[in-house]
Amino acid sequence: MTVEAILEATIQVLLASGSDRLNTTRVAHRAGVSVGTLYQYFPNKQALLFALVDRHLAVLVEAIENVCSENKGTTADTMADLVVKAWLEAKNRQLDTSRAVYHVALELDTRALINAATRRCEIAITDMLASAFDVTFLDAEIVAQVLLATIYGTVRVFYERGTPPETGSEVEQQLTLMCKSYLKAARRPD
Amino acid sequence: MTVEAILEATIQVLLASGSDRLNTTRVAHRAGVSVGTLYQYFPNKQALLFALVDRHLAVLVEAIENVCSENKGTTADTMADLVVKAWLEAKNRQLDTSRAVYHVALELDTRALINAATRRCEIAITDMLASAFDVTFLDAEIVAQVLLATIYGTVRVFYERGTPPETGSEVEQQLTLMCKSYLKAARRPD
Amino acid sequence: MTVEAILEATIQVLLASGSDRLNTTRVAHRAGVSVGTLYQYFPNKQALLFALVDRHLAVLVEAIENVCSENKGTTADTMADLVVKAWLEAKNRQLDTSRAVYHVALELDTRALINAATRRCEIAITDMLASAFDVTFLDAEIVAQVLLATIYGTVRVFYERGTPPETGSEVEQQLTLMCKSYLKAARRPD
Amino acid sequence: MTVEAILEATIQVLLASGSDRLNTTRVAHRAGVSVGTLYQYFPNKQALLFALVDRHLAVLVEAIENVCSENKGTTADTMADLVVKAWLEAKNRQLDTSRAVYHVALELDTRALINAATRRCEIAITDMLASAFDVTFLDAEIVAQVLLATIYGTVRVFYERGTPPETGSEVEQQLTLMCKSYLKAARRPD
DNA sequence: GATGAATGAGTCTTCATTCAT
DNA sequence: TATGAATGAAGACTCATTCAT
Repeated sequence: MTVEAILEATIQVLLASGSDRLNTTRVAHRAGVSVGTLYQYFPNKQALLFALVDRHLAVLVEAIENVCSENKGTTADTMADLVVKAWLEAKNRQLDTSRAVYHVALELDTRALINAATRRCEIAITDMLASAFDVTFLDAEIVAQVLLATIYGTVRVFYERGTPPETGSEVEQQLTLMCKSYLKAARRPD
Repeated sequence: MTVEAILEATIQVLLASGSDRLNTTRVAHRAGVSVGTLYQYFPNKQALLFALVDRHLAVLVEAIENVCSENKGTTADTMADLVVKAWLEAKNRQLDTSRAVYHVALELDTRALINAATRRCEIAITDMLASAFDVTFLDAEIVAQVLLATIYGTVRVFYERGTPPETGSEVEQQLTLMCKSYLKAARRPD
Repeated sequence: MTVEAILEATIQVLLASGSDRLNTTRVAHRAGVSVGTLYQYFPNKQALLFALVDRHLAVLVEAIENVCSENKGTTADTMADLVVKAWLEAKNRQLDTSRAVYHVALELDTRALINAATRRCEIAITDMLASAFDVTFLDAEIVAQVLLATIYGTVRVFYERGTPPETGSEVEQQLTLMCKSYLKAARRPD
Repeated sequence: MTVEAILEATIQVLLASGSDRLNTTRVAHRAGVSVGTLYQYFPNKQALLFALVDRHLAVLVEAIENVCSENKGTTADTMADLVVKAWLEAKNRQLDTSRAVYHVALELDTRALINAATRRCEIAITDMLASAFDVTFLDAEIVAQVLLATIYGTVRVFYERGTPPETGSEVEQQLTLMCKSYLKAARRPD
């Protein structure tokens, strides 16, 4: 579809030329359409980036929501394990997009999108944590929030550094370790 | 000094108008000088942003290097505690800059700066960790790297959300808890 | 009919959005047809506006021609009275069109239309004036020309001001007074 | 001055190419400057046209205000005579501008300008009429309003027709005749 | 006839940078 | 050194028009 081609072209231009070289003409050209066509599907440049980020976040949120709903009642260790894994997998499944999105100037409007996505993830994680078989948390909410921020923030650092952590990588192991130990440490004292 | 005024003006413009409204004329005007003068101190716009980020990173690196060199031979707990504290303190000491810098499109050239700063911090942390009184690490290097990425990445998430974590805040406590438990978990098994 | 719907839509768009927001797509959409269809009835945008102005002028010309032919041989007073009345009535009978047409950029090509319409009106008025029962004019032609210009120009001023003069309004009375007294003053001295 | 050159260039472009060919690049080029320079003096294209119309109206208003204040206490005939003369003279003194301005799409914002200018003229004329030596008016206000609308509207018609009435022309004589007779007819009956 | 997606030339506007004073 | 007017390339966006279905 044309919309798909344009979004894909946006990613390609972003990766090939960087965000400062990203202009609607170039994107349209790369997508094999004219600028006019691009503007028939996206009201403005911002909306294009918006759609890109939105699509990217949707995959991540879905991954987290799925893994969380499927693993209620398991142990904290399992949860930490699987959330990290799911996040990295979802990122790597859309590797190009992931890298491209970091190039995008994350402006005001994008923040709203990110906040919404973040919120959904936090809720999913909170629910899962609250159902843990082996531990209970005084404030599952805050633990989920920090956990997500850690995974999100840390992974991003490596992506920005140009070294996206692969599945099974040393970084994944360490990150998993960090999350596991945090959950253990954050549990309500017996 | 003029340079100082210009950098300060850049921050103000960034905070007041956002990165897309940032242009040299506006910065110069806000700094109370002419564009020509700005270009007498900075060869181009990029250099201006460069200097801003550089200054910001320098404070952070120095804070980390200081706290690390001053706390060699202490316990892992102390180290985690103090590194998190030092980071947040350094960020908050330059709160405006911290927030402004996130508005700047972090492009290619900035990456070099960040990598250099990151490297220095990693080395400092690695050295400190290696000197820990109570634990030893199989690979202090990777632990330092992940620790730093976590602190850097997590704190940034909260900054971007518009809620920079204050000293003594719940987030700081949780982040500290995370780092402490990670160091404990990452130590070489006896 | 489709043509009618399109012309009507043009007026609506003009009144609702102004001439700078007038584009063929919007007109077609408002008319409930596709752009393609619009272009099946009008070779280009210019022709559309052309038709609109033409239709509007036709009503005015007809009104003037009718009133003039029907009132040959009457007095100058009656003539002035009825011409002003006919003009305002014809304008108000197509109030929306009248207002919309002023929004249209009256360009070169429209001038030809207006000149033609003007000419026909002038001839009609000249003929009527020449047949006046009570007065004779040295140059009925020029008197007709000035009379028409006055009515046309003055009424337009009030339309543009957003206050189209209604039938029986103060402005109509004054305008009639003006025309009557002019005809009296312009007559050949006995 | 640069501003002057740009305004002059705008008129030239308007006269040479019409309002639909009027674009900022062309104006700047004709003025012998770059587009950037144009935008250093006018925030946008609208403002440029605004300034043009404003300047044009100012001359007209001033002419009317002067002639009115200088001829208080004279006869209605003199007043009609001189107001028409002053208007035509002011128009012809800026002949090119007068013709160019008619090419400009007179949009919403321009209306405010015109209304303001109209108001000032109406007040000046009202004051003069009220001071007439030989006649008194029941409602000098409305008479002034209609008188101005007539002069303004009628003259415009001839300008648009491409035949701006020169001083001493047949049209001027007829228009003067019309105004004189109107003032006589509109006076309070003895 | 009707449709409406696609086109791309043309416009406005911004802004980093220069240079004469 | 400081100034700030001038530059013009570059980018976002519009819209009349076409044409394959």
